Amino acid sequence: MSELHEPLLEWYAAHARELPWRGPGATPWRVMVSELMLQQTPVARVLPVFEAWVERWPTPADLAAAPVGEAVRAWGRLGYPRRALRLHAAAVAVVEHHGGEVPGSYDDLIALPGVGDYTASAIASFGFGGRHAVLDTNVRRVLARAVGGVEHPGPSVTRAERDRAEALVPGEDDAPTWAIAVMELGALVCTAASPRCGDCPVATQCAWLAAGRPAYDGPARRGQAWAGTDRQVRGRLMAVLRDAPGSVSPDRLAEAWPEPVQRERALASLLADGLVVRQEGRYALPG
DNA sequence: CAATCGTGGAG
DNA sequence: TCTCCAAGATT
Repeated sequence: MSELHEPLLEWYAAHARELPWRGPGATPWRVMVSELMLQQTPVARVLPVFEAWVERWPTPADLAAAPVGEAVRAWGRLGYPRRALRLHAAAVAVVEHHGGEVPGSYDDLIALPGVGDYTASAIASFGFGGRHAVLDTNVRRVLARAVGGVEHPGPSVTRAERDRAEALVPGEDDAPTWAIAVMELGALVCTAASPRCGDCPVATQCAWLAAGRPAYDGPARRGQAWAGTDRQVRGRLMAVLRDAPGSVSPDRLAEAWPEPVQRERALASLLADGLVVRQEGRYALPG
């Protein structure tokens, strides 16, 4: 136990947000749904979609029995709609291979569609009380600063970084709370752009603060282009399909993105992903 | 390892 | 207005 644990656990006890995938009602299924939705997506935007989702599909079997297109529609504007396909596929896998119960082991979890290292660790930890290093962008940033003394972690997780994170995981009883506490600190205090070091419970232990908060000096962090990209076009097309009760004509899609070459390329990729199906010359969400 | 994949709020 | 970026995964 480093000097970080006690103040951080204490801070979390006092400042944790009440979220519907935390607390006593946090079933593994709710944790799993929340984690998929939270990938690269802010909490505030997830909340309403999550509530509607678990209300409609209270168990993996409920979702698995629904048409995958309904999952895509219910995903709404959360972004990265392939996650809806993967969550649906994961529910099917849970029913087929795990008797309808979300598995609790890291190995079983990471084998599910849409579940990578972070999500498997998070579900095993928050849903089952397991002891895992949970390395999300928040945890990486907090440890980069507090322990590493730099403003931002590198572009990908290094071996040393993982070792450092694992060395900090406390005993079984505190491991899940430690993980969520570090994440929460990164989300609320040790934020990327303008950290509130004055409110930080581990400010006196922070190597980055002690060094005078030196500016990031690593490889350039690539921004995400957006305007005019295929992603934007895919988003436009998906919005049309989500909002339509049934299938739509090619003309409707053309209105969403008049330029034909890029539109067709985006549409082809959506078909390849299984986010869209073709029906008699028209297009729709999958059945 | 690097590219790809949405969305919209915040600064 | 425009850049940044938010509980990543997959190829």
